[in-house]
Amino acid sequence: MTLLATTSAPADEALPEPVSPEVRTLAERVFHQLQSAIVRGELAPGSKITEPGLSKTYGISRGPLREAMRRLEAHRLIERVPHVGARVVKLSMKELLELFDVREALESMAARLAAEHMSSEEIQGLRDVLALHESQGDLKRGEAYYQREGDLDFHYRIVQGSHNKMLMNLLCDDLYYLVRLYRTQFSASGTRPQRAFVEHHRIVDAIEAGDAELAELLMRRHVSASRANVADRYAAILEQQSTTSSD
Amino acid sequence: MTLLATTSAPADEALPEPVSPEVRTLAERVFHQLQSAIVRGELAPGSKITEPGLSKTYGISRGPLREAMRRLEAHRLIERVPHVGARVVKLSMKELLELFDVREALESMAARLAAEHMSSEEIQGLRDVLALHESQGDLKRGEAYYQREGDLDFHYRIVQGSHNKMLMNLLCDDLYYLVRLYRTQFSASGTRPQRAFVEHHRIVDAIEAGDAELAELLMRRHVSASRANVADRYAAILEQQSTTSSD
DNA sequence: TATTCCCTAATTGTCGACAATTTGCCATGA
DNA sequence: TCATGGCAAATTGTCGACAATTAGGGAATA
Repeated sequence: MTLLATTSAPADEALPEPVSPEVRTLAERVFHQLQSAIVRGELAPGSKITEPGLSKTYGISRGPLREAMRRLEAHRLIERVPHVGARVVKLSMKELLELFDVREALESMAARLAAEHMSSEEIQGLRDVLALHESQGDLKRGEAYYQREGDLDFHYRIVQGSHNKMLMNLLCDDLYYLVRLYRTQFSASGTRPQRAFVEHHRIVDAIEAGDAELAELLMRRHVSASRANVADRYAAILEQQSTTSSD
Repeated sequence: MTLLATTSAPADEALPEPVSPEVRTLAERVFHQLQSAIVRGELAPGSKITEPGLSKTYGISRGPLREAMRRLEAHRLIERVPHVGARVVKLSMKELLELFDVREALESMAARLAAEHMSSEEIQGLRDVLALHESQGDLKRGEAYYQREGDLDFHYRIVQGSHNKMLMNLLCDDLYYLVRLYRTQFSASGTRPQRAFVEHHRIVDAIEAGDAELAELLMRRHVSASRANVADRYAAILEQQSTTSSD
């Protein structure tokens, strides 16, 4: 049937080997498998991962496995200590807020560049993404399961619209995986869906109008508000814990 | 007394061996050596590097060497293609300008955070750096040899003053090496030294006053001006080449 | 009983050899 | 002469084994 269809969108498959990019080598395949396992929470944050263990699990020798682990380390998904071992990264709230600061800086720049360089086709694709979200959002308000990935889809496309490969690498290859890891780690549920919708629309409006300054400002506010939301919810959780527990 | 002297050291040649960070493993040592060699231009940009070749050069087997190369790839200092090989990265002008956009986003954020979080000791250290530059600048105006590293010293300290580890990793561990690579690759000489001096001072003033907004704005302008300067000089070079060459 | 030292087991670091893939060259044919 | 096919050398990918380092437990001693 479909032969060369560009199936670049890795929608939520069941499990069977997403194999999105080139997997021409064992190390690459295991890297993607481990990356997915960590982001999905199948490998618990903070848990120690040992080379012989993974080597048996995935049926490969330690050579390519170490290579995959090096890549995971570079993407900040695991942390290694020489002669000691590696463990899955465990984002603290401090680090999560740091991540939001970096996102705010990079994504506002991305929105600015997107307003300058995005083609009409790319903008149309952006509108399609928003429309899709809206239809799903009508079905299940508040429930942000699809919304989550959709939210990243939106940000993804804007970063790509910046036409800046270095930005794309930093955000899409590194930071967004950390964002997804955080969402599973803290089981972040409903994150102000309707307000985010409105903000997304206004950002696209600014991009379509070619108003780089406004797009940058709105994206900065958007990420900043998301950060504040996370910080507030975390403070609430701490408050609740301190009142219920006898500690 | 069995002295457990590690005889693994392979006949220390008369190499200076900076040994700045922890070099507890062969792979780490070779990584730093290669990193330095690339940034200094000893390995020509675009030149192909082969595993057996480097393996012989550094007297280690291919195992740790591949690990070092993976790290170099993660830091964007080399580019690898599966089953084909690796070559030293060669920054095009387009990529260099992309790098400046990322720097503008991240460093302006760093300046903002530095204005909020920097301690008085750190600010004093910053002033000392500027004073050192000024004294050197008096000796050799225009000659930007010291100034170059000094310039990075300045930016380094501000990033560290942000107290944001993710920012520090991105800028200090990745981007600044690319900046240094660019400076050797394009043999970037005098880059508006006196004006940069003034801008540096004003940035420190804003940080010391705790004016985050101003510090961010000034840093943004500072990087942006640097970017424009590079773009102009490049355009001039292109112009000169097109008039002198018969191509 | 608490502490210290040593020793063993497990894990990581390193090495050399073999298999798979790519690339350039060379012979063959139109 | 040029294109094409296959062959050979080199390089990368993978594997298993050995060496070095760490962490934890147990025995001996104060």
